[in-house]
Amino acid sequence: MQQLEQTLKAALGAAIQQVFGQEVPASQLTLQPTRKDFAGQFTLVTFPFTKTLGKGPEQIGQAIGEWLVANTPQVSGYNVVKGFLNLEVADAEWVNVFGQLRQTPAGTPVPTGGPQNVVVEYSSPNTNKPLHLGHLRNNFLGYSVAEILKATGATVTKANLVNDRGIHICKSMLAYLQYGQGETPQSAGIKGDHLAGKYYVLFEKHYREQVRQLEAEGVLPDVAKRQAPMMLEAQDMLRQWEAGDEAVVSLWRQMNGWVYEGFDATYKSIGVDFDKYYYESGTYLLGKERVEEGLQKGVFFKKEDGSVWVDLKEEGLDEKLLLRADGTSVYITQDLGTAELKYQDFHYDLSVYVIADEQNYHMQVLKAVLKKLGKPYADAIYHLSYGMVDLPSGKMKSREGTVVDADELVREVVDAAKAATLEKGKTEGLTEQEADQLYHMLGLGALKYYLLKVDPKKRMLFNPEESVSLEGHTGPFIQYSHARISAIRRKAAELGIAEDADLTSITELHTTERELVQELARYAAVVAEAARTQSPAVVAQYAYDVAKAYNRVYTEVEIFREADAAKKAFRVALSAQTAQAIKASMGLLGIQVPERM
RNA sequence: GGUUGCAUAGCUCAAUUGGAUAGAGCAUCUGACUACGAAUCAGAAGGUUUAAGGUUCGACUCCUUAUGCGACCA
Repeated sequence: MQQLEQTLKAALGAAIQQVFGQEVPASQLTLQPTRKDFAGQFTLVTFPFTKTLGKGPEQIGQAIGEWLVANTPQVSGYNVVKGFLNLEVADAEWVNVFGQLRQTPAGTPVPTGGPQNVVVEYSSPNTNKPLHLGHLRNNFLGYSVAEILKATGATVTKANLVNDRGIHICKSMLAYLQYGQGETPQSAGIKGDHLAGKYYVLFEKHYREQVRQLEAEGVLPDVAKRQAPMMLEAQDMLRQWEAGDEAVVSLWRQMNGWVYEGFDATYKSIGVDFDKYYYESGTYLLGKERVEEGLQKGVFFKKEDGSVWVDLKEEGLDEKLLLRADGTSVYITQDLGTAELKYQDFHYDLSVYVIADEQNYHMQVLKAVLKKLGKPYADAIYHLSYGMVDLPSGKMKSREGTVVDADELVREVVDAAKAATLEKGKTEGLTEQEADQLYHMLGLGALKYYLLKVDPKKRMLFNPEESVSLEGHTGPFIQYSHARISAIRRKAAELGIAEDADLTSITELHTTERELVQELARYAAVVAEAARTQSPAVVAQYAYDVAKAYNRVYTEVEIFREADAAKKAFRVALSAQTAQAIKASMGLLGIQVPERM
């Protein structure tokens, strides 16, 4: 397709040169797909040329169209509507495009000239709670963006920065010491991350009770919040941790260990993975060194109380705290350390942070601070800022208990897929284990597609019923289309019809076939676009368009009942390429596709 | 208070980055299985793109202002 477009653009340039005697830079010759209601496949907008060529838009279109039909074999016809010149490309040429497509099927790397060495950091959980719906959007986005960048030929490292230290985990630890009675994930029969979450909730409950009591005794609300005994104890515990207190550190190790087991199970279940783990407990000290470096270089300053700040007013930001007066670190301190470590490890030319848009300011600060420090890698940092997920009832709030748990949600979508498959699936012959894998594949396909089809930058609404839907613009619709094609290919194999059909005798196509070929030919452009904008939504839309186009072919033309053997073989080949495009693009989303369902 | 993002069919989302009559899905209504898989396909209906100005051959897209919702910084 790119070749065809190049040819057409060159021809357009030549046409203008010949007819009007003027040079038009190739960059101004942009072709766009012709709208469905008009004949043709490529459209040139002629309005922009009226000034330089001194003619009306229709006249220009007519003249160029006429010249092209006469002089360019690929152009079989044209029509002009106002300032739009629609070019019709002969079916034989589209068959040609299909032939080229088979040489580099969907899934072969698409070089774009973009970054070659990339780190994508995503997931990045806190260790005091299990993962929830918001993390799922993050995980699916991060995994998918990494795969998309890989598809452009880049070397990509998936990194997970675990927030394993700080006051939050101390809260869970404290509540566990007070109420846990030696409970373990094994003894309680719950996943480790959920166990830690249970004690975090317990902490909050008892802490709030203490605050309420203090307030009842006449203490002012902010003071009560700061001076409630449990809060003081948690802070004390954090200091002990920083001091390396053995009992505290060993409890910390134990509870985090449980949490990691739980996370691993969830990651495995949702099909995401990491090449490298970072732990904030291992980077915050390095961050403190960077702060010291900034002080020495004179780009940071110390206030009277001993706290360290950076002035970012010139960058349009504000003054920002980098180290507390007592010398303990804040979020940004450890982020400075992690950024440094990542660069030492990978020397990336692009470092993506998949983080919700509530941290836009924080990420601007991080980048600005690294620039102040003169770090060469500052410019390579890119914040993939995604919108938060809302529920029909509004925002997710842990205090109101409206947080959607990831493990539970996965269970629900898999159950829904199972119920639907038992009702209308074609799964006879599958072992029980294969069937379970299928339900998992379909349930997760529904969930992932639902979360990925929306532009990452935009806030989105999570509707539980729609997320398990299998019809319309959904993952299972696309998975179904693949399973359907698989059935075709099985039958073709039985009949001994090869998938590498000879195309020489194919000179005309059904409209739906031509449209499908056009879709298939877009794959490389779609991958490039998705990589450029770091948007899996682009790929999601493409997979849907391909499936939709195939389903139209499927109802409009016959495959095995076709009398013409060459056409029959062509349609089998077309089916095989479609399956490949669906599998490859869904793969970029982290969604698997079944052979039957 | 300061900074910033968003607003498109009843609902959830698109719109090739300034191009034609703004497109899909869900929901509603109507058709298509004795067939290669109906988790499908075809069709109907649904819009003053929050409002008012501006820029130009052309604006959902860019610029003002207003309204509403959100986030962040104290």
